[in-house]
Amino acid sequence: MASCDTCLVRNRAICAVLDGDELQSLNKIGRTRNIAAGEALIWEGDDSLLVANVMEGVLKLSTGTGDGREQIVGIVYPADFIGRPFGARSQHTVTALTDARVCTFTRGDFDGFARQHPELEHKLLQRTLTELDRARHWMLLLGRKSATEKMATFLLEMSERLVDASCRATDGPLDHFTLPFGRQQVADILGLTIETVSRQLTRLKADRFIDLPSRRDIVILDRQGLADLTG
Amino acid sequence: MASCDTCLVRNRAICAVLDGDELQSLNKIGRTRNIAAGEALIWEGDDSLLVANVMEGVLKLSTGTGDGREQIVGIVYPADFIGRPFGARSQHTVTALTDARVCTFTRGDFDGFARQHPELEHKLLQRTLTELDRARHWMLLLGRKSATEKMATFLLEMSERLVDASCRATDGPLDHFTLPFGRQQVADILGLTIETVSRQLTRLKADRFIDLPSRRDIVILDRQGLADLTG
DNA sequence: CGTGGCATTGATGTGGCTCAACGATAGTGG
DNA sequence: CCACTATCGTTGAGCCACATCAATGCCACG
Repeated sequence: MASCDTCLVRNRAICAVLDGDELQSLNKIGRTRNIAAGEALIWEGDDSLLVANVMEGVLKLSTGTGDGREQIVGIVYPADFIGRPFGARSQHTVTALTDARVCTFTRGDFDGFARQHPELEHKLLQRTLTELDRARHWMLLLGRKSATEKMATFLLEMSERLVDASCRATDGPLDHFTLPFGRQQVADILGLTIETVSRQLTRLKADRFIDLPSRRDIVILDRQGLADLTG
Repeated sequence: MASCDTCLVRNRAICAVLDGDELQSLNKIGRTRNIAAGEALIWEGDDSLLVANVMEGVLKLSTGTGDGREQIVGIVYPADFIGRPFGARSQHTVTALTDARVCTFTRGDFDGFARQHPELEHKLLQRTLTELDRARHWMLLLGRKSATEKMATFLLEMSERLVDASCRATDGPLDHFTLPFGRQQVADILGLTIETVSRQLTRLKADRFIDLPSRRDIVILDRQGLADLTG
């Protein structure tokens, strides 16, 4: 059974504001669940039956048009919260990019618990406000940036956000990291095609901004140079 | 002095969850402020000194690149909440599109009040979750839709969201409405140029989907036809 | 009756998409 | 361990949607 005592994200997830007793109550209504890479947890348009905390792994939030075009609208890391509490239909699909472990709650259970624990709601509000800032910032990239600017922005953002996901003790951005995405997914994040993503990467490599030791590995050689390309 | 008693959005803004006494306390720390069309209330990167409820008018949230490209990342209507509570820097500029009246609070005052009124925070959380859904949905439009699809989506969305702002008593989407935007602003919402916006509109008019009685007026002639174009 | 700020329209250019082929890598089974 | 195959990524050629550049038109204003 799930135990918050051993939870790796105990101090970073929204549960961090709860004391021992509260945590135990939450523990009772939660269920640990493993998800294989590629497996979906929540589907767009579904009644949002469950919410969850991510303990391990990386997941994507995505929507698509009727004819199969897809846009990734969010990336979820350990300690992040997923799902849509408080009575609304889920607006996007949640899919695991790597094998993942999440701590799930039925929406009803979670809503009830949250209403009785304002501290938890407050934490959730802060997270949601941050996510909203991030989403709006990404709208600038999608609406106004060139392919090169998109790529540079993406690489720098990844080098910052993957810090926690990595095993590094140090702070600060990483100069070497492994993307949890294939090329198609990068394309779906940036609003580009797979070919354009590939060409941009090879060009950035040729120009000595980055190195590409393997399919999913990125080495940042010239961080300032990349920053100058972000637009 | 501001009085919540006569506030037009009393029952729709986040204040709706407050009872008489609470409202009076909130009233004490709030200040009504008039903003002229075109005037900015909050600047990107500023310490977020104030938050506000919109009582009247329409405002935009926007960000831009260093070289002047702009992206509108949100549109704010009466009863909506603006600003970034809880200690973060504001990530976008807030500018009035029409003459507006807002009910402002210093961030510190509001934060304190909110922490003592979980019902208010809950309402704010719900609003923020809805805004996040909306922002993410817009990312699909920016990243993956063609100019025609963008325009059709935009017109239908406006016909729905301007219902409240209009004086109409009826529910349901409007078939005739006045945009609070010029062409440049529509372009900045959709991630297009002003010329493309203009051409798309004239084409939709020529194809009898809409009529354009004046610069900012839109008449929807074929709602289903437009819906078929949204992608 | 100008005058200045939008909006429309046209001509031309180009960044990124499409279509197509090829190459690399990881996984599989002999 | 290696050949085989499926999947993923790269590269190239050509094209098209949208951007850019440049007039011209339309009101609303003084």
